[in-house]
Amino acid sequence: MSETVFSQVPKAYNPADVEDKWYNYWYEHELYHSEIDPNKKPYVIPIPPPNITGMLTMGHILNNTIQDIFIRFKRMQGFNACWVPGTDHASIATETKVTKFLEEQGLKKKEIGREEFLKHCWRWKEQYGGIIIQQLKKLGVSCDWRRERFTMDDHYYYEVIKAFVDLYKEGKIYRGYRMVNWDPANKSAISDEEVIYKTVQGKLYYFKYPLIDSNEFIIVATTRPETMLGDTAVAVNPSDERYKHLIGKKVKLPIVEREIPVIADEYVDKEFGTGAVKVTPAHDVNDYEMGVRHKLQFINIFNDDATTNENVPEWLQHLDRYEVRKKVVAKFEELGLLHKVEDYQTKIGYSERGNVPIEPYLSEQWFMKMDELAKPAIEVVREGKIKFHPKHWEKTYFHWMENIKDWCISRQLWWGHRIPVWYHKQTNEIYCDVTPPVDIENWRQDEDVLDTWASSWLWAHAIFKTEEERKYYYPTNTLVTGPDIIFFWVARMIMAGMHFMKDVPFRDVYFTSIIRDAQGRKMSKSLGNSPDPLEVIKEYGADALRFTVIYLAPLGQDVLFSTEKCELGRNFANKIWNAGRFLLMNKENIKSDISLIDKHKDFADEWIISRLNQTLLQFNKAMDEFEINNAIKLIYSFIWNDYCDWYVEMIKSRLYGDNEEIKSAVLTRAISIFEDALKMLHPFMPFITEELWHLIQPRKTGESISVSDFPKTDENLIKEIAENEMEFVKDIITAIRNIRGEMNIAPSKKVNAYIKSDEVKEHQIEYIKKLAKVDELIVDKNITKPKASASAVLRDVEIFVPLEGLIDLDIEKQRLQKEIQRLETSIAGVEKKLSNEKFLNNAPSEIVEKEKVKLQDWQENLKKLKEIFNNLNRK
RNA sequence: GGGCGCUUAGCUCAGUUGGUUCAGAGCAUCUGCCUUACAAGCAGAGGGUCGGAGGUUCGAAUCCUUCAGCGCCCA
Repeated sequence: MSETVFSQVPKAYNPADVEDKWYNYWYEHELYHSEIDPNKKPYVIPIPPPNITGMLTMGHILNNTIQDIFIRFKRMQGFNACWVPGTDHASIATETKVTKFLEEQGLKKKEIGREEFLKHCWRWKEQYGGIIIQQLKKLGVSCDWRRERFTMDDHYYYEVIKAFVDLYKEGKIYRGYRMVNWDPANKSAISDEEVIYKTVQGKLYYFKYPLIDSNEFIIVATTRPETMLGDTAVAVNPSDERYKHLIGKKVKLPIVEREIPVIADEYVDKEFGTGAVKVTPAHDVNDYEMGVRHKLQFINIFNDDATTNENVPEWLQHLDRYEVRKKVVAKFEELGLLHKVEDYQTKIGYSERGNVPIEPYLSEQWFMKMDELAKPAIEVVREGKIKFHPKHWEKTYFHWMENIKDWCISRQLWWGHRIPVWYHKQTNEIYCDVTPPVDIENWRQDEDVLDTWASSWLWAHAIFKTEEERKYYYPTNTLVTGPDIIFFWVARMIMAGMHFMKDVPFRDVYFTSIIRDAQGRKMSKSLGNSPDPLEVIKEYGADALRFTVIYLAPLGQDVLFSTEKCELGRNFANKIWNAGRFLLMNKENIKSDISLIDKHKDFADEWIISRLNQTLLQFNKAMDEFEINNAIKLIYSFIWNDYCDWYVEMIKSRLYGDNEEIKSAVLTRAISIFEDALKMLHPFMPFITEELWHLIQPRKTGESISVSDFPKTDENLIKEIAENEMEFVKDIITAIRNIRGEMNIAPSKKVNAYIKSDEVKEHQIEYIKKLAKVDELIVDKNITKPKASASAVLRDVEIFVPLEGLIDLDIEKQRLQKEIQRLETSIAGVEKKLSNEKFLNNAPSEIVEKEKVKLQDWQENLKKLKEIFNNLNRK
């Protein structure tokens, strides 16, 4: 590509001009495709596959930005980086969407049948399923697009079925008639993890149940009156004196007129309600257990849509559960058996997808035995073979894993992996295999599909199709995901990895923050507080968005985001842009010559090189420890504070001087450091860094900063002497600037300055003059304070700025007074320390020594300041 | 009920093993500037006794105990 002309580079950075251009460039050159390469170490990230029904959210932005940062960084470090993208078929979500979609066209799922329905699902998937992937590309993600996977691709489908068959044959999958969480909206079972408990203001109903052969009643309290229709016992605590005499007696269940026993069970809480509870074994998990213990009758009173069935009195049949509730309560009142009703706060389980209260429901389902699978998965985290970031999530993980329950994996849906089980039509014999039985006409296949997580738990290895690939790429390296799916996905993936691959699925898990709005509320559609990331990208640029979310997202902390905060990223982008423009501008007149790079170095150069290497050192450390928020702050501060604020300003005098070789050396070095900074920043802001990298030097077609070598850290170039010298000069400049500011000296007006010191060296003077806007600078150890001048004291250096006619004595007094006071309190603190014998005896001697030196320095400073102050008074 | 996390400047948050002005950054505020890379900018300034109490220590934002408030997860 040809040399860029400075005048053609816009004054402000415009991301719209460059982002799509570079994305296409990367895509066309397939820069991020990975193949097995025995000479390179792989670094692999399996993307958490977004749901095909999904649209890009801020959560995706954060999550995928982090993955892109890791993968780009490792790629530049020379790893064979492989980020596998893909999508998830999302059984319930997709089926709901497609069903609705069809209904709008007057088509009913049941009527068109399974096969036809699945065709519609696929069609829908082809049309809309890739949207989120396209949206991700706007973010700049460097995925290996040739490896895009889908959880229902033929190959992946087979893996899921195979896993089922294997586990079935090992006896780890079984079928059982159990109580499950039933989602009446989707008419499907769901797993425990898909139930969300919400606190609701409800009522506690007290019912009188009459005892048989007695005038007595036993009063039971319940939050779900309608389930009394399925009651098969009343239970009390065996130690409850109030009810001891009733145990073993029978009550006649009102409305239903069924005779049911009064039983004693430890489970009953004496404090709850009256201490007596109704027992509905078919519709409550705890009652179910009691039912098993006491061999009670299980009476199911609901259909799969939570309407009543024929097991209730006729006048209450085929009604919605809440309708029945009203009628039951009314009837009790009519019968004089409603003791009382209280307000009661209770927690109700809702279906995550259907958003309706779940119904505990007895049905035939497939379960996976988890305890055996969990054991090795617990071990690998405990042994540190898998590390969580932040670490504290391990506790949550262990707690869940150690109390793990069997997993209900069947779903009464069509879209998904159909359970590979066939029942013999005559004998009911069960056949389970990856291929259907040969005499298929004699068998019928199980109607259900698998829980989506029972497919995505294989993701880390099933994304690789061949043994060779698995050998090379597995275990993957880093998983980046939200802590909300630690059980759903992370834990299960670890179990799957250990079971099927006999090795961990990944080495590190990075749990992202949760993005909230500026008020700290969760982002939600109903609140409308969730910005559309594509709009944000349009307005600020992908780089600015990426920068901003990372800058705002410390590990483990929620992010309070609002669109305007992207100004932070935009401003930074613009700052870098203009630093680049500055270099380009000078390149027009100055030859850059790489052979001169080590010539003509002064302390400013030593300093920036030292800062660069120090930053690289700390940056690498932060990245290794997954502290990307820290890493980005290091770059930000290096580029803005060190490079732009000081270094660029300092090289101007040499750049605008007349020694061509010096000019050339200085510019070459400035460019080289800038390029290293761009590389360091590239994983975070890929577009602008690519653009500038191409602007600053001509590059060949196909070259990209994203596949260039990451700068090597040279610790020998970290020089304390240079950094100290620079700090000294900066302090002098700042002191003079402070005087100028406080005395209201216009920036355009130059002043003179006197520095009483023999430490200021010749080569520092030019910088001080230039950056503090000093006309004449006199440095002399034996100087006396010129009259009508403002003063500053730092270390053993005194600075005077003569301001004849400009000085406001009152302001100057205030300035000095403030400084004197500050010093006096500091000195008092140190004196107190040093007069404490215990401190002198117990503290390490170097600490004591430091305090002593400190005290001496400060006292000297104070003395000087006071002299100046007193002289001011005399005048 | 059990567990986890948080509380530092007006706001959002850094602060690694206790020890150099360690009390910091960004935003916001105030003052002065269109200084030939950048007003999406530059220079300067103000602002917090680190949630409360107690303890350990020569020394605590940092370690311990306890209380309060907020948030999340599990039952």
